[in-house]
Amino acid sequence: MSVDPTLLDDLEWRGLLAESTDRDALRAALAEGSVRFYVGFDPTAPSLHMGNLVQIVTAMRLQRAGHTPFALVGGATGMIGDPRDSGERTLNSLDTVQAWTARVRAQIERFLSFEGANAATMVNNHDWTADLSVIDFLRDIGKHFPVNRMLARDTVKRRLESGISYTEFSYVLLQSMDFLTLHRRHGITLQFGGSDQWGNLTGGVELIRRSDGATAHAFATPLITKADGTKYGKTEGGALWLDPELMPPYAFHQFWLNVEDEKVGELLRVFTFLPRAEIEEIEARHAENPFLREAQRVLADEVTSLVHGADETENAKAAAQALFGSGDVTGLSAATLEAALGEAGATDVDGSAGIPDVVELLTLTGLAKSKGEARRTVAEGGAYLNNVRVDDPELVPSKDDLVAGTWLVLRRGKKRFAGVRVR
RNA sequence: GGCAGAUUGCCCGAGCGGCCAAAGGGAGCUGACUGUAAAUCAGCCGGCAUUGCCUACGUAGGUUCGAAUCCUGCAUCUGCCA
Repeated sequence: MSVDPTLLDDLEWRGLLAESTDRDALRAALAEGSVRFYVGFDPTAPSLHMGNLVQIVTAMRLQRAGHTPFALVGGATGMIGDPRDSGERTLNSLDTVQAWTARVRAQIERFLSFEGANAATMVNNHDWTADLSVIDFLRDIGKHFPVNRMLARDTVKRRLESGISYTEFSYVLLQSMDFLTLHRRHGITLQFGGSDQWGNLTGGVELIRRSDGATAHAFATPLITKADGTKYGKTEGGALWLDPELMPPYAFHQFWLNVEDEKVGELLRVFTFLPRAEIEEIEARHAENPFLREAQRVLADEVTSLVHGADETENAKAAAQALFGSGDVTGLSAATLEAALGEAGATDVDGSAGIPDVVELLTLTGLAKSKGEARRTVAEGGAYLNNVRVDDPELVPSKDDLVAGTWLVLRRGKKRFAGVRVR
């Protein structure tokens, strides 16, 4: 299997190597032939999110360059939970973890190729931990982990104040054991993960060295944050989910379209497969005419296509065009509205007993969480019916307000739309 | 097992027995300005209802005309001791 010699340079240019073990050794290994690598995903939620997407896309890059991916789903580690700054996790039940494991696994499978000389393999660390005895674990694994070193790890250090259970403290041993196991079983010599995983990654590298005297590599991808350094994904739904049930493709597309100018270049490099020259051209044009938002458009289209497919991307774009396009929605056809509002979110209302008032409609569509909030929104001037501001919270739309005979287009604020289909 | 301290709204954090739906900050929402960008400025930010009512300050009780504020049991966390 021949490998792409430019891979590492490309990863570096894209800013994907936030940290790594011996860079030269890694470069040499990647040049030599198809490297078997692994990346793990813990089922801590019913879906993967933007943070995981960095790993997925990076795995795809490695595979496309000729290396051989092993995607690990943490059926075991998901039962434990890695330590994080926000504090001790609540343990999830076995049923929950198993259900999420299946979902996460299915999500990952869509992104990797399972054919050819460097076909991907799915593994689950539950397979080699379930029957492990505590004695073996402590003798074979635990013996290689000096507690003083474990205590020095950043996340642990920060947690020492607020408290950390032995369970989470031990997490690094499990992940390190995964690397060792995969190294022995499949000859895997490279693991990567998010930069918050750096301690876990090096833990495995070190375990392999201490235990088997072998060399393994690891690198960490950067944490993707907003321009001000805070986390992305504090929007309505919480995280930026990849599952269309948790975050519709339209909303997903909108997210990327609304990314800050300062970050769009970085995001293009991290999340798209566009070649360097093309990204640099887009960035140059964007710097020239930022208001055209070309970079955001390309980014949104590329990433949405990757995650949800070309059809969904077209739907999302068409919906946005209809709703944001001219500002006047009253001229739109029923078919267009059906499609656009279906993407943005549509609610059916029985109009036979009269159409509800604006406050009621805002609540029904979910644009406002409560009637109080809906009332407030109207008072603040943030409520719109068919893109016209509404001042009266008790306004009842008339039959004449129905666009194409059935639709009401509600909007809250600048960009949150919802449709009401009056039956 | 013992002793001491903590537990407040999405998060952090203040809170004298009445003036506490609870200071302040962050997050979030809306408006203005813009490019469905950022920054900035302003307002909002438990629920229901047209004065008012209900639910909330770990949990269960108690004292009191009245408790987030006092007392007791329980739970959890932190520290010290064994």
